[in-house]
Amino acid sequence: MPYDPSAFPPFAVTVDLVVLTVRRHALCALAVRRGEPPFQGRWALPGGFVRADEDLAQAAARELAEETGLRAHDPDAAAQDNGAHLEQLATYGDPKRDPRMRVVSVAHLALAPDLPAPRAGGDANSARWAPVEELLQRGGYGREGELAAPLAFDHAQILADGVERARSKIEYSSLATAFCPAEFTVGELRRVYEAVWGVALDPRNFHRKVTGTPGFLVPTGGTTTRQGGRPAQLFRAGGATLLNPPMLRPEV
Amino acid sequence: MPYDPSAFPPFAVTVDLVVLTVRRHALCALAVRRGEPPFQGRWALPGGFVRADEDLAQAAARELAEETGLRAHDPDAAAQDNGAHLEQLATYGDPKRDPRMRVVSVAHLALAPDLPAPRAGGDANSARWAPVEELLQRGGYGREGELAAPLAFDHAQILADGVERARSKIEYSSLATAFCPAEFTVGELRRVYEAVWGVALDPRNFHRKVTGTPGFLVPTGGTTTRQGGRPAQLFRAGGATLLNPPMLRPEV
DNA sequence: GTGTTTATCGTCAGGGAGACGACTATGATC
DNA sequence: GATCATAGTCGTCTCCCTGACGATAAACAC
Repeated sequence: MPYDPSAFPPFAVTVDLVVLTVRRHALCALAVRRGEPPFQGRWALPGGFVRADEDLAQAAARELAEETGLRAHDPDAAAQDNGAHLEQLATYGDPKRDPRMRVVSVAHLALAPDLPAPRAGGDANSARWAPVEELLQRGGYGREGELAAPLAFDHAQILADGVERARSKIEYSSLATAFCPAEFTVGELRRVYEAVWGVALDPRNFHRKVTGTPGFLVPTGGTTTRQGGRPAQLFRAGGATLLNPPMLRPEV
Repeated sequence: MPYDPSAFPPFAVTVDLVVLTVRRHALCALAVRRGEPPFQGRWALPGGFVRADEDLAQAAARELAEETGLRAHDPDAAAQDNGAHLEQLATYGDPKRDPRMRVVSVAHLALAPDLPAPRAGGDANSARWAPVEELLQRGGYGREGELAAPLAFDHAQILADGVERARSKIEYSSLATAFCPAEFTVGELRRVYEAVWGVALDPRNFHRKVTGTPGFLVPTGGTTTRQGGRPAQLFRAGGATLLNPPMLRPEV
């Protein structure tokens, strides 16, 4: 059977981004306000069409840079080069997920340290960091007291999947360091875990665990008191990517 | 900015399947021989175009049924209803992955019990179960002594990703039971782990672990001697999907 | 100096896993 | 039928990790 271009239906392919960070002790995601129908005025995940000559990862990295200014660093690259962690999350292709046409969206997950402020084309009102709880609760009230409408399209599902991926992945990998600046303290790393999991961890056991796992943390020699209290050692992320044994998420 | 259909390039979207099973103590994958260019005559993963009104999971389930006769059971459904486990794996969209046109492939992973024989349109010569080692080694010799050509397209990468997903997922989930028939013994389940991981496990510790994990196995009351030796208890898969603490894969 | 905050070290008990001995119940072989 | 090989199942022992939590250290605020 020869190649027949009419044998398959055409699709639009987009990348959508779940960009997570930890701000003020809460797990936050980047949301942009839609300026056009459908779902005009509603919040959505950042994203856009994949270009004709672009790989999926390239498209995701481009969108990430456009929305946040962050460079994505290669997953295989060495430690923290001030870029964000970027990985493919899942693909969503329900025939009715976009009322305009058949769109398949390849969602990606990005983890970034706390950033100054979103810059979405200069329009400060069209992009924001919002706590994921707020974005996922339906019909509740957001930070400014406005009724929190659900995210556009199936983006609430995508966000939920991204959050769950992040929550489980920091268990058995050193990925939590992607939420931290280049140098950080054990306490700062612990607060990342606490924010992502929404639990309180014992500082002493956490300290023992992370400093006792070879390759997880590398001391830089410096100290800081930016959290108040006794000065804490500064660390960089070590080369290890897999944690064995894993960091255990407390039950319930 | 109004909706402009010419604003995005058209893609073809396919699903490719990594169908894994355990045969003769080896992890095997389903491969089909390509009957047309490109890569004519080479082995490839089964797959096909997503139809215009089809969800991605539906398309994957349809392809799985066409190639193997297996019904995919819903991931949220209860235990072993004689269907195969099916989940989305990852999406591959390199612009050059298909020389004909821009194709994005949403790969899925299926785990099935040992099946009689592939039935690919009745042509026994065009589909087979092959050990994943054989399919992944490049330039080696296959079972019949023929030179094993690499899989078509980027299917070697997809297969490798699927195998790695399966290997890691049976660690912390009860998914290994998807490789077993509806009723199975502890020894049969152990041989699944051994085949997937390529290691030997201590039968006594394994028995203690799986029978001691609540919800993993449910005794049916029957016994069997189909493996020889002392009769073994028969079990069905329990309702538990997550194993906590996980089954530990021995380090190298 | 006193209190507060955060960091860091230590101790102790309990659970799980690896190593491995011992016993049991089949079929195969002599 | 005795013996052997094969699998399955139960126990024991030790080590390591974890959770719970006491104690000390070093900064800042007053």
